[in-house]
Amino acid sequence: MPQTRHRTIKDVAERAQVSTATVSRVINRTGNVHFQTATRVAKALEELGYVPNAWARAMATDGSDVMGLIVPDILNPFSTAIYSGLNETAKHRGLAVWMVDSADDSEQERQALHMLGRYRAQGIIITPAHPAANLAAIEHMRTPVCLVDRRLSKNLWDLVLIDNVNGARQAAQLFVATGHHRIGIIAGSQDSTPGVERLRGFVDTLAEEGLDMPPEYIMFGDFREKSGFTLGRELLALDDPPTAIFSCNSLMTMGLLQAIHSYPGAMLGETVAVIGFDDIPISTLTDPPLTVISRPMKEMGVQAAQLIMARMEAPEKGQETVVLGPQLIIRGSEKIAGLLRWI
Amino acid sequence: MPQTRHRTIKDVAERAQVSTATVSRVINRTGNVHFQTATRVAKALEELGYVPNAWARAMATDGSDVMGLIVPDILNPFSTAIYSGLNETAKHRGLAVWMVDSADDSEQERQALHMLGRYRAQGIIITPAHPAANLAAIEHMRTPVCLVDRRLSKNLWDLVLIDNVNGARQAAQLFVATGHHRIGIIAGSQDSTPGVERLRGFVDTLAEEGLDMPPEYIMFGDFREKSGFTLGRELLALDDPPTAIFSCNSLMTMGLLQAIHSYPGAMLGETVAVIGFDDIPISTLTDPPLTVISRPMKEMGVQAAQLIMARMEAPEKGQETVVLGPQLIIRGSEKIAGLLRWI
DNA sequence: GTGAAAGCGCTAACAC
DNA sequence: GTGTTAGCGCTTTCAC
Repeated sequence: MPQTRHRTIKDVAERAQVSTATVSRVINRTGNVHFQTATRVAKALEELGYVPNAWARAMATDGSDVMGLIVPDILNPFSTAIYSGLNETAKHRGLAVWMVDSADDSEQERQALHMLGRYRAQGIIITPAHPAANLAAIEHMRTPVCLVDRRLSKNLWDLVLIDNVNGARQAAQLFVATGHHRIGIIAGSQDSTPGVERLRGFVDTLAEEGLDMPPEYIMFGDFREKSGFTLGRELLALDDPPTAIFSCNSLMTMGLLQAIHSYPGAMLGETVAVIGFDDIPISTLTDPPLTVISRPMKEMGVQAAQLIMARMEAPEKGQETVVLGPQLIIRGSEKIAGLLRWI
Repeated sequence: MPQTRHRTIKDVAERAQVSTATVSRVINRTGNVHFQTATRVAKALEELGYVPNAWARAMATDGSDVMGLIVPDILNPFSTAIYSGLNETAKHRGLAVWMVDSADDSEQERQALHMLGRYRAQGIIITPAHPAANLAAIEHMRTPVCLVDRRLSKNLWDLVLIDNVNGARQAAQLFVATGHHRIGIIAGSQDSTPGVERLRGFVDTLAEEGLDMPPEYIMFGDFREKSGFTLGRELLALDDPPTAIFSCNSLMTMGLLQAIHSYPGAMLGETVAVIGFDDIPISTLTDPPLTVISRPMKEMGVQAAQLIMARMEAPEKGQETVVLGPQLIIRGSEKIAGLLRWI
């Protein structure tokens, strides 16, 4: 690493024998500069290895090109998929996305919001950890905010959502159509909208189909792998275990599969069927392969980028909500071998 | 979103009837301020919802608190695991980590380096896309650089590495000890150090054990899932297919497993054994569960953070290399059922 | 077509 | 203890 300091526009100006204003004009292609001066400046820029200072620029123009993204778990592919879509779209507008992990924790989320505030992010995309915990902090952001995947208890911000009810409905209908009668669910946290909606969509649909779920078939998890495992085992251990289980997110599905795999006498596709919410890398590797409700995750990032960029241009326009549809991917795990006999 | 502008230190000063210097002192707890003035300032700070401007501060102090991380694939858990370790460690020093994706592409990597340069990152941790492509750009960085997982063709920077040779060696030895004679490998890109080292460690060890690998057992992949799949099928299609395959990274292992799964007559643990480099979520779900060479990924991030923070304090100290040891996790997939008969 | 100078928000001497 | 002031690196009037 060279020990020289960063070059400034002033260094360049001196070397090119012009004023700093002219250098600035050359760099930003703003205003007219004589061809010869321009090349002289360009040469100096090059020779000194000038790298513009983004902060100084932002200070002078009162606007950064930072876009903030706050995710509940950076290790979850869902987060990086959103980042991916967001980043690609934002890049076209010269914006750089800064992703921060809240660890699904309100306190860390608060810190993340502050950090992005300090850096004067031009917009913030967030999957809130809690529907109300940081309401005030978000409300006081001096910048557009767009919520992804989860609502807040106030409906003040642009929103990109998945139709969870519809997704759960499709899962329920497929189980019924396949011939299952004893159907269980491993639900997610009931203080998050997706958790509530997926459960409701599933239970309501079964009710419409004339199947009332006994309470012991409804397990309340927390969207973590561990709870999928534990609750999966509890379901399998029932005197009269369900023949089909709907797992409300991918981590819990992983846990559930482990539970089935390790439980004496239980076997995927033989004694128990599974549909999971969210596609996972292993879904084609299980036997039978996993039927899932899949979300267009990257597209959610793209939509969020568009909503927030639209709002950057028209801060006062009405709140918008984009709801994307989930897609049922049938691969086989919704069935079990002996099912037809029992109908 | 409130339409008011961000409050400045000047707004606060006016409201608290003090000078901006005093406000600054209160905010940064530098210098002495009378208790009463301090509370008056604190009150104004609170009432105005003041949020410090990180750029202005950085400009005045000539030092940001941004630490850059450039990863080859943000969707790869390896990247986020490194981020995780890095972030936790950096946070203690008041540094915020900004992760940027290079898509393992030299041009995008160049852009990422420039971006972090413009934002005056205090340090850059990078897994370079190519051993030489951006050498000049990295050399001209005015900030400490630390390489993770891959070397560059010049040895000028701090380094956090995994002992790939040793990892591959352990895999080879386990295969031999298990009784395999026909052993294949799906190698990674040969223009990356890990790709070369893992192949060499594996081949050399087998040679030491008196097992020379026929050329058709050595497949050259590119670290992507697709190549694991394709090359896996090619290995299985050989007249005399290997009974054991070493896959050089997790994505190719996923592909390989798919290949085995879908190939007529092939079966994990029955006709073919597998060891993979890097642990993956599904490793306990396959049947038999997957034996892998595991890397302490998060620890690599921690080490990188420490190296770079040490260098921030002593830019001139000698180059340091940290080599972390991989760990063999034996779960069963290194064996096949009929093997003992053939010894 | 080009330069001088003010100002963005903040910190850090330096006075008092 | 507190205020005044000179920058930090850049953009942007406003002159010429």
